[in-house]
Amino acid sequence: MKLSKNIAFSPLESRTRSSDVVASLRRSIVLGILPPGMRLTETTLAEKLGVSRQPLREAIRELVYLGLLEDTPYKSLTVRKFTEKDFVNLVDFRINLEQFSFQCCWEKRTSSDFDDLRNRLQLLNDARSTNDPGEAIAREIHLHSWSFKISQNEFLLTAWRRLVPHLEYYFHLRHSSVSGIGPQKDIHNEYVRLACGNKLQKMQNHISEHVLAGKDEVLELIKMTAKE
Amino acid sequence: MKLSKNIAFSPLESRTRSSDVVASLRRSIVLGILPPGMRLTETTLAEKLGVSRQPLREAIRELVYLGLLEDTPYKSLTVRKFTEKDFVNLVDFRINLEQFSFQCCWEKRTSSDFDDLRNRLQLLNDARSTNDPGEAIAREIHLHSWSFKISQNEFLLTAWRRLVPHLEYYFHLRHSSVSGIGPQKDIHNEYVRLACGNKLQKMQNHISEHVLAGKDEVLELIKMTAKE
DNA sequence: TGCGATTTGTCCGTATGTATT
DNA sequence: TAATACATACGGACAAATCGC
Repeated sequence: MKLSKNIAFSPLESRTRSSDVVASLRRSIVLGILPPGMRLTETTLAEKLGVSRQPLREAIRELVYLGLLEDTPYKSLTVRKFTEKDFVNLVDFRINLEQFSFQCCWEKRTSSDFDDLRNRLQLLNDARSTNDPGEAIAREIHLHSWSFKISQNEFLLTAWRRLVPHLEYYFHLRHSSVSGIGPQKDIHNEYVRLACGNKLQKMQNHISEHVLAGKDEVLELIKMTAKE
Repeated sequence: MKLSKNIAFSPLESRTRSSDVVASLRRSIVLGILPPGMRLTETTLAEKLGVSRQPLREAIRELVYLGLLEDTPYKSLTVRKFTEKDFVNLVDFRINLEQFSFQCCWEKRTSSDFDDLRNRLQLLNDARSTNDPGEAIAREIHLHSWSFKISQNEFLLTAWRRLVPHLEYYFHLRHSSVSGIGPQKDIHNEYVRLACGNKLQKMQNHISEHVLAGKDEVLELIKMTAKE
């Protein structure tokens, strides 16, 4: 059930060991299977993954770039620790990026883009109804990636991609909580409605509210997990 | 005269072959020594640089993430081509980032931060008077990195770092042109003055003007070089 | 302070996989 | 289709740096 691959990323990416390792480790970190702060040693990691050190080291580079691993030469390689401050920084920056993204894409939107967006919403709702949290999260991010795609600004898109694994991390955190309220269906309906509308300012305001809505909930979770 | 290292980057970074290769190739690309679109083959490149393939491949990965190299697995590795559109995207996004950066750092600024900023301006002016274009460019970027440092937002800082080599590229392009007007001393004086002031809105407006001032000039250069 | 033990960084030879001719 | 060039990957080896005693 690896549909997320086809949705969130370009399917024409040719596979290498290195990219497989990236996908595997990335998933493990985002899901919390590899706990934050855990030290990793190359040799044992290579053994467990069944790859040699060369592609593994390249994968590590990529994960360091994504901010999922921390690496200090000759010393240590650890799973990135996420603090409360990191989360606040993430939320703040994410709002800024997404608002800017809509500013960039606003005049470029076409009717086929609107169809695309509504389809992404449909995919999200489908995943929600099948009770597959991982898939729902992937599709929620896919929905939010829409404006970045339309903006056609490579620098903006790259910055967004850098945020995605961290968003996934916090989305999973939110979902694994007992409360598990999460964003309501209606919220994304409103998001799409405004994104297809003609009031840029309203869209941008909605983004602030939309993102900040989930902020406090996750913030509580982080404080709790930090105490343990 | 490699002062730029000490200024623009953290000096406590332990050196590896890989990081040396990154620095070397990055410099070559930014200065245009390796022309855009040029195809590179690993083996010959490793030979020329005097390193084995392993650290070279890691360096390549990093340069790909920086957007200086383009790599399609099993096919080709080429020096990134910069189009007119890329430049416009860069300028737009850079304005957004720097404005947001000041918004983030505004309340965090201390008097020692102001001293730091004024020092960066002094360093820039020193380099200007000694007619060392490379050094002046490094210090100009260092000046503009100030707000990102103060903001203490890792995601924002990472996004900025991703832009830096591209800014360097265009700054060098601008400097190598016949006109070579470049930004005047006064402009950065005004920049620093407003950055140390208490009118955030004015600062943000200034950033737009400041950045856009150099836009058209470089845009002309790109059109010219594209025709050749 | 110095000395092993461990891990990382690097190199080399070779084999396999992929794209292009 | 085969041949070629090159990227990718493996395994073994050693040097360099770090850490703990």
